[in-house]
Amino acid sequence: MKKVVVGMSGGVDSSVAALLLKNLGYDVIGVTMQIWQPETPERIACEGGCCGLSAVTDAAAVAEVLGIPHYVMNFREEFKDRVISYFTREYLQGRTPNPCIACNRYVKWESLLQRSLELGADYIATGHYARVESLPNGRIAIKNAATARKDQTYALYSLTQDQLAHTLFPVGDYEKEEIRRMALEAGLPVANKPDSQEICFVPDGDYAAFIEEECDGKVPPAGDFVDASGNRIGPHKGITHYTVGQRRGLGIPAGHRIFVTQLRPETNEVVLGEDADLWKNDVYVGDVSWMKRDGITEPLKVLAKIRYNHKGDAATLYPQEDGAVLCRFDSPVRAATPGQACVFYEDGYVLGGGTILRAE
RNA sequence: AGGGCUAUCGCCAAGCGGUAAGGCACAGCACUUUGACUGCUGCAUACGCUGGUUCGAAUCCAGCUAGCCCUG
Repeated sequence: MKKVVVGMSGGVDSSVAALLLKNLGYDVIGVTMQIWQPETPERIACEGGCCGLSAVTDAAAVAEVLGIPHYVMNFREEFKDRVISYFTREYLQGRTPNPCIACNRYVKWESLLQRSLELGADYIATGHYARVESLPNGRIAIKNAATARKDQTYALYSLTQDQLAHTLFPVGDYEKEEIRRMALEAGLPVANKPDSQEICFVPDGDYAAFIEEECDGKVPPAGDFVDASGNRIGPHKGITHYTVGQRRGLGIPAGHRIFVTQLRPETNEVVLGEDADLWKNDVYVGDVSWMKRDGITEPLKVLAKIRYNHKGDAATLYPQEDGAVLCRFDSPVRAATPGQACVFYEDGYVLGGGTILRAE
């Protein structure tokens, strides 16, 4: 009997993942990761986030119903090192991080996987909407979830072959509605729990304030909004408050909508411009991970996503000398943002992906 | 201190005697396991001030105040 550790967040998806695996005959162990320490009662009370605090009690309740053991593992150190510090560091440098990807990559598929294997588990499983398949070429790759609407493959592009060999995504074949229905039929207490959202460690959504707290107030100071020509347009609150493509919160009554087109940490300037200025064809991607193939040496047609909620657009990949990849979209894409991930898909499988360096 | 012009929501701006458009900004909500984008809703009992004309004025008249321009 194969043993599998299910990362249980206390949400519907991971709960049903455990349910499905149990019904499939696996020896299921539920594990809830403790990853961040809430500091205020308000935060404890907040239910948002894939890792909210209601996580432990909800997950335990589900495990109880399923009749599986449930443990809580402390990953606060790892989370702080690999997610929170990365998150703040990126913003301080004028980039826009994706903490969920870092959490998956380092906390779930490094720390959790490692400890699970040490426990004698053969696999770890999560409630992600994605599928894992072994391909004829000997590679293992993540395949699009059955329901495009909930597809979460974007956030999992960096998993290695070894990690994938020990990974199960039980809910990837189902629609969200089916998952909720199964939860309901199985009598799981979290069947109607709302979907998670926002950054789990910033429940109030004010990430800029979070960064300031984390850095003890040592954040980039207020500076100037400038136009493409360098003319001063007005004052900004500090570079960490902005991201490329952002419109709201600028406070500049230009008469028409204007957007952040670039962050310049060197000069502490935030460049503002028109929506048209945000559409670019060429996206340079670094720190590339390969999945469906072990790399490319020739240009390759793919479908690429530049953000979590991007359905994907046709593009051609051009390998660069330094290991980076030029992802040239057939049609311009809006606000490709440094720090965000660009994920490549081939025939519905994750080909690979990396971090956006710049767009031109 | 002569002449002229303008004063409407935080910014811009419709209105020209009949009971305050719109855009931007801002706020809330929705969407969303990242940041964004987007969508929806809200946002001047009030038109520089004081009087007057009128059934009725932001719209006409007078004075005042402020700003701008020209002349000195």
